[in-house]
Formats: sequence, structure tokens, C-alpha cells
Amino acid sequence: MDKEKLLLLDGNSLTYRSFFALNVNNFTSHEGIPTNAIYGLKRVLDSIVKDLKPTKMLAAFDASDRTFRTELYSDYKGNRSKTPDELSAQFPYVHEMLKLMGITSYELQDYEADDIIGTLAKKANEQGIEVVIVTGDRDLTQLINDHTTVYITQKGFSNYETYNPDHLKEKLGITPKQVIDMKALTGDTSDNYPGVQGVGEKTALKLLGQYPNIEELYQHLGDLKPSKMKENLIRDQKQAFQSKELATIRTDAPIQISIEDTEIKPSNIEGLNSFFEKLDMKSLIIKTSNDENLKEKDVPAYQVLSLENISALKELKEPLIYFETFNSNYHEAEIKAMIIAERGKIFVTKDFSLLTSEILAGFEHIWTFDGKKTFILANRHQLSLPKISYDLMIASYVDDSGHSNESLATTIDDYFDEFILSDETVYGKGVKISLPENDQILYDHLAKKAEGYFLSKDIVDAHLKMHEQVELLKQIELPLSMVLAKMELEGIKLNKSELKRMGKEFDSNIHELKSKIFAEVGQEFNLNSPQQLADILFNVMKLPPSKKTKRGYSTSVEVLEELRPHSQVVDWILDYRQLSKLKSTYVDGLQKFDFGNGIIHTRFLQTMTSTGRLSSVDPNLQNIPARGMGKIIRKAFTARQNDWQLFSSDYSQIELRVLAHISGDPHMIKAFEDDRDIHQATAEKIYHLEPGAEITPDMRRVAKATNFGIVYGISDYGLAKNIGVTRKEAAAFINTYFEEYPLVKVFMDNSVKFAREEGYVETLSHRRRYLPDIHAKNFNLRHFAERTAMNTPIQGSAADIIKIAMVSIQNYLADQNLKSRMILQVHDELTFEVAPGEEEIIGSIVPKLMDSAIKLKVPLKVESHFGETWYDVH
DNA sequence: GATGTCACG
DNA sequence: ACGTACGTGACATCC
Repeated sequence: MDKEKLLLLDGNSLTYRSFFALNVNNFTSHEGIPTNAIYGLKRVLDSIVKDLKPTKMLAAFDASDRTFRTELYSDYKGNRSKTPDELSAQFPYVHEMLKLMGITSYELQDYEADDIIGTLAKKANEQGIEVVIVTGDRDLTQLINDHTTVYITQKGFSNYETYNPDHLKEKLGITPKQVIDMKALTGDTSDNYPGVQGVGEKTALKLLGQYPNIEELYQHLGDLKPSKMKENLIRDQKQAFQSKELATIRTDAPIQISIEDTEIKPSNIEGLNSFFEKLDMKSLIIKTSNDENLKEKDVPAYQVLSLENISALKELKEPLIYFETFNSNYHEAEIKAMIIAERGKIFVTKDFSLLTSEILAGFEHIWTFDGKKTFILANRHQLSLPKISYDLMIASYVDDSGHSNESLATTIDDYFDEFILSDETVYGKGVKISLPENDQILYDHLAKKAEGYFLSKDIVDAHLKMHEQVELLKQIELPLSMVLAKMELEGIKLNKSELKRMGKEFDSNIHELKSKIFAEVGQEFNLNSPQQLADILFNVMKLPPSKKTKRGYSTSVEVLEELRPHSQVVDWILDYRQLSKLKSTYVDGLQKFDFGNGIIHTRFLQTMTSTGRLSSVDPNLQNIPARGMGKIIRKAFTARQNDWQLFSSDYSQIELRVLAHISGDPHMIKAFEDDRDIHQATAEKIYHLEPGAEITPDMRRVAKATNFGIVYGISDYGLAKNIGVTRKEAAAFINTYFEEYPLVKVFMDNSVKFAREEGYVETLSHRRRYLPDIHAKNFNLRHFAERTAMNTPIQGSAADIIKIAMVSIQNYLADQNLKSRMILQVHDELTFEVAPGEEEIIGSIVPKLMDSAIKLKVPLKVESHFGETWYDVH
């Protein structure tokens, strides 16, 4: 049997928190019963039980506002405003729900929920039972020990901060018992007791670093130098001791309940379902296997396609064609089901073989959701599609680049809440994903998808028209999707023997480094584990740590670079890291995508990024090493026939050119018109040098970092960290930069202002990114949104430009019947396989079409190279 | 599934 | 005082 685990919930704290986290207006039953706290608590409970798998459980509540603490100190919690009626009304339901779930709840006159928890935790510990306490209240951390953990709820319903003695020590540097002394000194504003005036968390922690508790502190008060703080401590001594008593959670409350009573009982599913039904919390209704819950609501009329009714497809002129797959990688996926539909004429089937070339030839155009996927799946089955005139996935992305377009169902969900069941509900997930046993459930779901498609399209189209985005969809993104389809199908040749050879070499180096490191350190450990490595570096070797992560000390490159002078082991670790990255991600990783002929086919995701860039997956061919020793990996990428070559063209400084254009800054424009090295030109400006003056490599480095910083939505903090100067110095660079490029400053300010007023920013091609966080109260979120407002128009416009170039290049290749083909895009670079005899035309037309993709106030510059491998074209 | 790390533009 | 540079994806570890 599993080990016993008792979960103690602070029912009051969790219910309050749920109430304030969810807007009650959105959670009220048709009878007018507020349900936000009930709903939130259920979500929290489900997630806790799933994560912690307790065997016993108890939810503790406050019996009333009056407790032994109010007897002790009449103002205790005296500043609390009255519990809102909407919340009070929910407590009876909360208790009912807990009972139905088989969870014991308990309250005790004169005591708070905390005291019940403290008492039970102690009892359980005495019986050797592990205890987990879940609450929103940090005070409970005084109860932790080696067998008791406290989970403090964070944002959302399933995030917790886990407190055990180590974590507490690390975070605050104190023991669980000292939590009480800290409250004694600082007081508690929400519980309304004072502590010592002028002592906050910082001071309290400092004092508790010197004395184990306040008793000791007051005994040795004479040792303290005279100060305001000392006066406060003396004056408020009585308050401090009283606060300590108030803050102490009782572990001896006279509870009438035993550990045995907390055993989790089987939940009453029928009872729960009718409870949720009554409160209109339909989404919580528990699904049983052969069930009503898989029923789509308001399914439109449809027909199941078969040989009998297939001729009905002849009436369709411009239908939606949709293939359902479980595997998102359509280069391998099987088609599980299919929709062919126009408004009011919906056909669905599991039998993909019903689709023939003859049928497809009867359609003038088709609509799709992910036309690239549809095209490639059809291609794999020797079918060619009619021209795609509309794609909802892409249109929805153009409407709002933040939309989740991972499936048709989620896109529909972006426009219509609770219109359609999720794919996960219908098909399941993970290893158990499958078509529902009952065909009707599948067909209903597909019919809903078809209907949802048409309804969503109407909304999207209205938006695109209103926002002047039709051209972006029709002239850029839609044609681009077919360009990408061809690139993906083409693939790129991998020289496997070369890759294997490199793998062997890496391996022997890895082994050698490993033994050297272990020998030097004096023990073996898992070098790939940041945690174990941190233990070796900072505990065993006593090197000075500099950066922290959630789990401990960081061992990232920047930390290790600082440590290099201390020990040669650090050098070896850095080398080991680099080599094992190359081996696992590139040498081994890439070979997994070779299915025999040495050609690998990535997928370019066209609706993934919020800026408009593409991304690449399975494998990612946009992050193949380009610098350092790793770039030899590129020698494994070649043309597929001996007499063909690779050719690559990349935009030089496209983002800064875009910035010069959008801002209209005359000095930056002049620098590009004169074809200056932009970083040199910037160095001259920020260091106030004569044009053309000699600059040091360091000046150029700083200027380059500042240029990058500007593009990313500069902050003095970020720039300082990057170039290793003080924040002040970084701020001075930025200031000078803005003086020298004044319109860049205007652009930055205007972008943020625009985002605040309009709620979004846009690129040259009217691609939008909405930035709701621009109004956030949270400093981080708001500032992040502000940097995004500055960066997205730049990064996104550069993405627009290369997309335009790609479409015109592909059109040219097709028009001229050239054999050469475009195979890769890496944000500012295009790579081609060039057929013998086409070198000249490709070498001139590609840079020309890239140059002229768009007319800016500055020239675009393109650099190009031929070579045998990807390594050679740079 | 989240986290840390590191590869790219 | 707060505490980050913008945009991605893959791998290994750990919970």
C-alpha cells in the first residue's frame, strides 16, 4: 500500500481566494446563487488531489470571527471588512460539495482553521504520517518540518510554492519556528496586530540572523548600538510578545476529530453532478464512460459520406476540405476522418479513400483550415488539391497573432465560447488518444467543426476588412503557405556519414572531459543535472555562486564564465556542455528525422509567433549552430546531387533598416544611405567622435549592443547587464543614443502611446499584436508589454518583408520553370538548392527580389554566397 | 509538465 | 522598490 499522506486544507483561505480571483458576475446560477468561490475551490481541489495524491484529507474552516485570539486582543482582525454576502452565501454549498467529494470538513468554536490544521498536523506527524498543508497564508509555514510541507497557492489554480525547511532557509534564511518571531516583530496588517514599529521584513530577518528568537533578542538588547530601531524595540516590547502569541498557531486545540476520520471516501458522482447541474456549473460535470457529456449541443444537419451519397458532392463549388489527424506532424500523420462542407451542406466520414481526384477536380476552389497541412496530406496520398482560396487558420492569425490556432476546435473557441467540445474531450489525449467508439460522437463533433468554421469565418472576415488586413492575408500569408508547403516537401539533404563521423569525434571528447572532471572533483555525478553540478561547484568545491534559480544556484554559461579563473574544471564543464548539446540536439536529434533517404522535412509554423515570424519544428532548422565550433554541423547539410550547389542570401541589418524607415530618423537613414557599418556609425555618435574616426573594438561592441537593445525595447538595466557596465553608464549611452537619433526616441514613445490608446501595435503590413498588459498594474507585465510595443513593429515588419520576397521568388521560379528550389528560411536568410546552369540567374534574381520586396526610406542590403554545404555559404 | 540550459535570428 | 533585454524550439532532469 502507498504511504499515508494527509492533506490539510485551509478552507477559509482557499475559498476567499477563489472568490476574489474570479469575477462573481460571470458565475451566478439561474437562481441567482453566486458560484465563483465554489467553482474556484473545486478547480483548486482537483488540481491538488491530482498532484499530491493524498490518502487522507481535511478542510478546516473558521467557526466564527470570535476566537481565543479576539479574547486576547480585541482588535485582532478588527480591520477586516465584513465578508461579502455573495461569499457568505457560498459556504453552505462549499461544505455540501466537500461532503459529496468524500472530503471531511471541520470547524471548531473559538479556534481558527490554522489551529485545527496545526493540531492535526502534529497528531499525524506523531503517527508517522506525511502531511501537506495547502493555503494562501504564509503564516502556516511555521508548521513545516521534515514530514510536513506547506503549499502556498500562487496565481492560477494549479501553481504552488512549496515550503519545506530547506526552501524556507533558502528564501528567508530562517527556521520554521522563527516565522513566528518574524511575525512578532513585523506584525500583520491583515490580522491587524502591530509588532514593533519601524521593523519590516528586512530588519526582522537581520535580527533573526543574530538571535534565534525574540526572547534571546530582548535578553541581549543591551548589545545593540543605540539607534531608532533599538528605541522602538524597547518601547514596543509588550506588543512584540503579544504579537508572538497571536501569531503562534496552536497544536493543542481541543478537536473532536481523529486522524482516522480524515480518510478520503469515494466521491458521490451522481450527487456531485446534480449539485453542479443545480448551480449551472456544467463544465464541472464529471464524465462517465458511455456518456451524455460527449454530446455536442445544437449539432447542425449533416450527412455521413458513403458511396451511396457521394454524388451529392458534385453540387459543391467551393467547399471546406478538412482532414482530422491526431499526430500534428503531417509528414507522418494518418488521416483519421474528413469533412467536406459548404454552409448547410455538411458531409463527414472516417473513410478518407472516398476522396478521389475526380471529386477534387469538380471543385473550383476550396477552403481549408491549415492549407499547408491539407496540401501535404493530399500530396502524400497522390492527390492534388484545387487552388485554396481561403484558410481560416491563417485568417484568424492575421486577425490576432495571439490566437491559439493549434486546431480548428481551439480557433472556433477563440470566437465562440463553449460552442464546441474540445478535441481532447472527444478523442482523449496522450497514448490513449483515439476515435470515439460511438461513430455519432465523432460525426457530431466534425459537423460542429464545419459549422463553427463558417461562423468564425464571418467574424474574421469582418475584422480583416475593418482593420485593412485583407491584403496581408490574400497577398502575403495565403500564397506564402503554399510556398512553405513546397519547401517542406522538398526537404534538405543530410550527409549522414559526415554527421556520424562528427558524432564519434564529439563522443570521444565528451568521454575524455567527463573522466577529467570526475578525477579532478574526486567523485562521479550526473554532469547533465544542473542541480548536481551546482552541488559540486558551490558546496563541494566552495566556488562563489552568483545567480539563483527557483531550484538553487544557477550553473548557466554566464555564471560559469565568471568562475573560469577559479578552476580549470569550469573550462572542461563548459566544453562538456557545448559538446553534449551538439551531440544530443544536432548529431543525434537530426538523425531521428531521417527516414532512410537522408532527406529531412521540417514543418514551418506559420501561425505560431506573436510577431509574424515563422518558426520551425520537427526538427527546428532555424537554430542550427552558426557560430563557434558548433557551426561544423552545417557541413552535414548539402545539396542532394553532386553537381548541384547551395546558395544563400541574407538581409544585412534588416531590423535596424526597418527602424530607420519607421522612425524616419535622418541620421540613421543617412548612415544606411552611405552604406556605413551601422555599429561603427553608432559608436561615433555615442562616443562623440568625428565621422570616420578610429574606434576601438570595445566601442563597436558597446554600440552594437546598444543597437540591439534599442530594437528590443531598451532598458538601462538590460543593457547594463549585457555589456557589463553600471546601470548609470548604460542609461547615459541610451540618452546619448536618443539625442543622436532623436526620431528613434519619438518612435519608441509613440509606439507605447499607441499601444496604450489602441490596445495593439502593428507592422508595415498591418499585422496586429494586441497588448492587453500595457495597462497591467503589475510592473513587470506592464513594462514587458511596453518593450513588446517597441519591438514588435520592427521584428514583425522585417518578417513581413522576407515573406513578400519569398512569395515573389517562388512565383519567379515557377514562371521561369527553373529547377532550382527554395528550401529554408531563417528569419533574415533564404537558402536554395541550385541546379547546374542556373547559378547565374539565381545569383542575380534572388538578391534582386529580396531587395525590392518593399520600398523603404533606406536601401535594403542583401549578401549572398554559393557553396557545397550550408557551412560554406556564409 | 515545469524548469534549466542553450542553439538560432 | 520593483527587476527584464525581443522572438523562437529541443533536450535532459526532476517532481
